[in-house]
Amino acid sequence: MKLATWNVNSLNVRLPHVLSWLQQQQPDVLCLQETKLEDARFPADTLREAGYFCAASGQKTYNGVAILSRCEATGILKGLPDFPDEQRRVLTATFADLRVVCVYVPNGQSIESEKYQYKLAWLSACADWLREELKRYPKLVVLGDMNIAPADADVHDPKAWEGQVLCSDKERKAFFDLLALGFKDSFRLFEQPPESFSWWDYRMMAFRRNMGLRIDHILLSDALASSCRSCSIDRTPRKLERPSDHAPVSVELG
DNA sequence: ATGGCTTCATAGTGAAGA
Repeated sequence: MKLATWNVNSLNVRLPHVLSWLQQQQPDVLCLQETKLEDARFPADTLREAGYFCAASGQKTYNGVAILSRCEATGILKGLPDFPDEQRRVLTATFADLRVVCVYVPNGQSIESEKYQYKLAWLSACADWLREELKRYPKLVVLGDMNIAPADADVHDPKAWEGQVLCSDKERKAFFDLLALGFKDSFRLFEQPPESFSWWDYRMMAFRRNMGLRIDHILLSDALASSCRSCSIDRTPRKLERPSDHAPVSVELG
């Protein structure tokens, strides 16, 4: 079974890339972030023709998450139950005994910003909910754009990024607090190429110079981690015309 | 160099991303 996550930075713009990637990679589940589409405008028919069911929770202009899947989802849940939020950042669905949580963690903007406080509060609420969800669903996977580079190895220039948003101690602690609930960072279960990143700024030719961060993650509950055979970042869509600034990340289970 | 691109909502620029 193959599960993947991709921040597409507008599904309107990126739909051709998504369709082509689905055809090439044939994932069983693909979680999307930053769809930037209201649900009424979600291209469900096109994706259904491509062989995928869709669950979506979106809004105009910002945020928006979706889960595409070969099998139809059950138990669809939008948002964090105890954290009322206009921003569409979480979508959860069940496939047999597998519970899938698609997240778009707030960016935070800068550590001085109110948005940084919102990010930390959001992460805390998310952890509280995941603690309970893990009791109900031992086979739990959390995939998405987490907007945190967990360690210096996930940063092209750790000195320049030290203490900055995406790399600050509080964000990294929040990430490891999630793992401490009983998850593994699937990417680090395996030997990986050095300088592996999942996001590169559009500016400064950052992709060509591999000036990136690894901020898109697949967290597997311990019950799933033991069956994980691989985790990889696919850089190829980042080379296309009008790419997303993020690359898809995939795991193979079972 | 506090910018550099890209997207979206707009109809000029501005916000936001990371």
